[in-house]
Amino acid sequence: MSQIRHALTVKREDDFAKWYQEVISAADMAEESGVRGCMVIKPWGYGIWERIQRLLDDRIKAAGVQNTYFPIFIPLANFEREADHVEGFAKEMAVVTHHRLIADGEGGLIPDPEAKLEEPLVVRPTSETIIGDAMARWVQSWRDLPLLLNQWGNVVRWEMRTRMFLRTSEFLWQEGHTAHATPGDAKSETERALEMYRACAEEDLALPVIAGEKPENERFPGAVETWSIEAMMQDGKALQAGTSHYLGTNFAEAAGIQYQDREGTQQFAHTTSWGVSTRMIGGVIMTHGDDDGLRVPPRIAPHQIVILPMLRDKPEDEAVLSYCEEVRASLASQSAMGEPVRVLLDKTPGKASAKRWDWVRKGAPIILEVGPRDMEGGKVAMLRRDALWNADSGKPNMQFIAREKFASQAASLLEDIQASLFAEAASRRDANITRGIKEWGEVEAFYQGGSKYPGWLEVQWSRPTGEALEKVVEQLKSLKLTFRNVPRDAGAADGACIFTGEPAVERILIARAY
RNA sequence: CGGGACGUAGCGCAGUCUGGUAGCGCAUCACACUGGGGGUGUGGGGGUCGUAGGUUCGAAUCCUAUCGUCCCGACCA
Repeated sequence: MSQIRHALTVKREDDFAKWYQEVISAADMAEESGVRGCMVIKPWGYGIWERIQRLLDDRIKAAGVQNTYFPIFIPLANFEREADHVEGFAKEMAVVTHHRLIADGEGGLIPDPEAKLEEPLVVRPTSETIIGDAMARWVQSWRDLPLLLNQWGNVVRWEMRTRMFLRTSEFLWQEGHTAHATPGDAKSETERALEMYRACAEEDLALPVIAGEKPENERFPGAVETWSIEAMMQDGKALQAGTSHYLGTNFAEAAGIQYQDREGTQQFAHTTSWGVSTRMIGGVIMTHGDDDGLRVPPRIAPHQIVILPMLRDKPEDEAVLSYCEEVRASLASQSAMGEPVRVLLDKTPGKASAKRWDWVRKGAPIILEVGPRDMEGGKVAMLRRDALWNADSGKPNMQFIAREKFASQAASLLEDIQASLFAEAASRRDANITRGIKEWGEVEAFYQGGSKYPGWLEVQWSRPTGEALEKVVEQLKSLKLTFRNVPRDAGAADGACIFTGEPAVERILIARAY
């Protein structure tokens, strides 16, 4: 019996946190920048983000939302208008106080005391306030509504503890901001955005998610309702992968977003905001990664098929290369999942067998290796990243296929890989949500039971608020647990609240979380 | 921000306690042999030891400060 020699040095089950970091460096996705909490996103990581951007941007535009760009610097006063918003963000703000540097006389530079800003600018942690200002100018009449805007950009939040992709001080995201005439319209938009995120996560990133409403204590500062999609990582922890907020008139009142209705009366608009970020990439890693590195779902893979020619510094190399080029061209002319197939002929120097492992770690969905004898036989040697190993031999499960046959199957193979990554994650997720817990004692037993990756619980509760809720949150915290959301499609409650014993009103998910 | 650990070649580490020519493995480069799959051999290249001060004849090693990273906690849209 052969021993499989994995491409990574750390296994998931040995040290999940260390494994996560190794995937990022081994797949060459990102690296530390030397600036606290900030990372350099390298081509493979950024390429994945560009794919997510492209696919999500299409969905955003299909909903009639238009892209805009607002400044990264926001006047401090904007933040002071909405009390909860201030409260929520004040502690993690980067603040610009000077506009010039001056020599300190010791060879260094310091902010010029003469160049102090009268009003400090904050680096945006989110753009509700500055977009709200614009909306107040742009909205006059009911005819101006709904106003549907989106922005792709970066934001900064001075986090205490950072982890690459999952929580960085600076991150890339998309933030939608909309204004509507009625609460109903705004809530519909909140739901639409949430559903858009669900579809993007599940169909594009192959991340099974649970869409639902956040409880009061998990709301966005200033929001009336916060909804999220929650994904389960391989260690059983939850990752909030996207949020959508119904803001009521809170921000409209703070910024003065008012319109005249058909009767000529001044009304406050109802606004929403919704966003997903580069955090999703962390979710892809922790959902689809394995002990050989990343596995990128084909829809978001910068290269779906990588062709590695086996070159030997001999005259016959040229023929192999042109054969590979023919294979590349025939694949690139095809479509898979509604887009041209993305194929890379990797001509970088080096042995194909060694380069293979780089692409395995990066997680290219299909790797083709082509040597002189493949060429003679009109074949290609194919590896599926999602089914890398032959369990019997302990070696990579290389399949030799006639090139025409592979070409005719390529699109459906990619679809198949996309589907199987989703199915694998979905069945793991489903197997790790436990229902039917009736008492708090069972919750304690469940999470103290020694299971390394205990997963989630769905429990019934009476939705306490205020102090009663705080008490429950503290109770959860003692087990490092948090509320995730009240799933949109969870069944109706039919029992007692596990916290208060009162009749339950809904079902809510409990988990450890990133 | 509190507690702990750490920073030495691209990656992983030893050396630090007890100051005295900066090392090992992998990777990389050259050449040769290989050639249906992470090959072998021989020979090279690469580091002002995170940064800045200090102590000393001499500092990776001792002291101080600072920046960054990881783990635990607090915080977290």
